[in-house]
Amino acid sequence: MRLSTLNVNSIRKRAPLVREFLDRAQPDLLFLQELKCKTEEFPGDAFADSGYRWHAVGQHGGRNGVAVLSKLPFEVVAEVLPGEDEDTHARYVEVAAGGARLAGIYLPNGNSGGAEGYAYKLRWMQRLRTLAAERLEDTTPYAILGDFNVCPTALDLEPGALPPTDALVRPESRSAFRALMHLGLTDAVRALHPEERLYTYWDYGAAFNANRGLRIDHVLLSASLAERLDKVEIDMSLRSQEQPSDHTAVTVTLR
DNA sequence: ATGGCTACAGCATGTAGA
Repeated sequence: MRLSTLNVNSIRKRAPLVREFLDRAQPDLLFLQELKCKTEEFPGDAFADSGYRWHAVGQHGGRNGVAVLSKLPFEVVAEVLPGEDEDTHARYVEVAAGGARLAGIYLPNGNSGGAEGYAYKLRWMQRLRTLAAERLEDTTPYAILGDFNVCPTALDLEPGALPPTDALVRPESRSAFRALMHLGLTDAVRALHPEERLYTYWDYGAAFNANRGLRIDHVLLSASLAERLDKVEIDMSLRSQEQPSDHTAVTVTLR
C-alpha cells in the first residue's frame, strides 16, 4: 500500500498538478490539505476518469480544507477532530481503507491570531494526541498523515529559515509533537533517513533554489505499519513545476 | 523576521500562510 500527503495551497489552482501526481505516483490514497475552497467547490471533474474516488471537507471563507483521494474502497470515519465545541476549521478527515485507519490532518500554523492563535494550535495537538491514544488502543493499523506545521528537531529546517519564536519550532510545539510520538508512533521519513536534511516546504520566492526549507509534512505510523515500511519518497519535481504549491508530496510504501 | 511571494474574499486592502 502506498500513501501520500500533499498541502496543495488551493486545490482549484492545483487540480491539474494533483492529477499529474496521481497518474505518475499512483498512491493508493492521497491526503490533501489547504483546499482553500468550500466542499461543493472541490474540482472533482479533474479526477472523474482518474481511477480515484474523493471525499472533501471544505470550509467557507477560503481557508483550510482537507480531502482524500483513493483508488481503494474507503469509508469516511470522521470529518471533525473531537474535543472542542464550535470548532469550524476544516482540518481533519479520517477514513477506513485497506484494513487500516488513516487520518489526514492540517494542523494549525499558530503564528497568526496572537496568543489565542498559538493556544489553539497547542489545544489542537492535545486533542489529536487524545484521539490517537484512543485509536492506538485498537489493533487496527493506524497512520496520521498531513501538514503538521511542526519542525520536530533542528534537523528539520535549514538553519536560520525561521526565528526561534516561530510557532513551527517553539519548544511547546516540539514538546507536543514528541508527546504524540511517544504514544508509539513512528516518523516514517526519520525511520529510513535518520540524519538526512529533508524538506517538504520552501517559501515562495528564493527559498527553493537556496534550499531554505522546512520538514513539516509528516507520516506517522503505528507499530504494525512501521514494520511494513519499505520506502519513503519526497517528490521534489512537484515543487519545481510552474505555479507550484509551496509544499511537496511525501509518499510511503508499505509492504 | 517578514511579506520581498501567493491565494482568497471581494473590489481596497486585510488576513493568512510558515
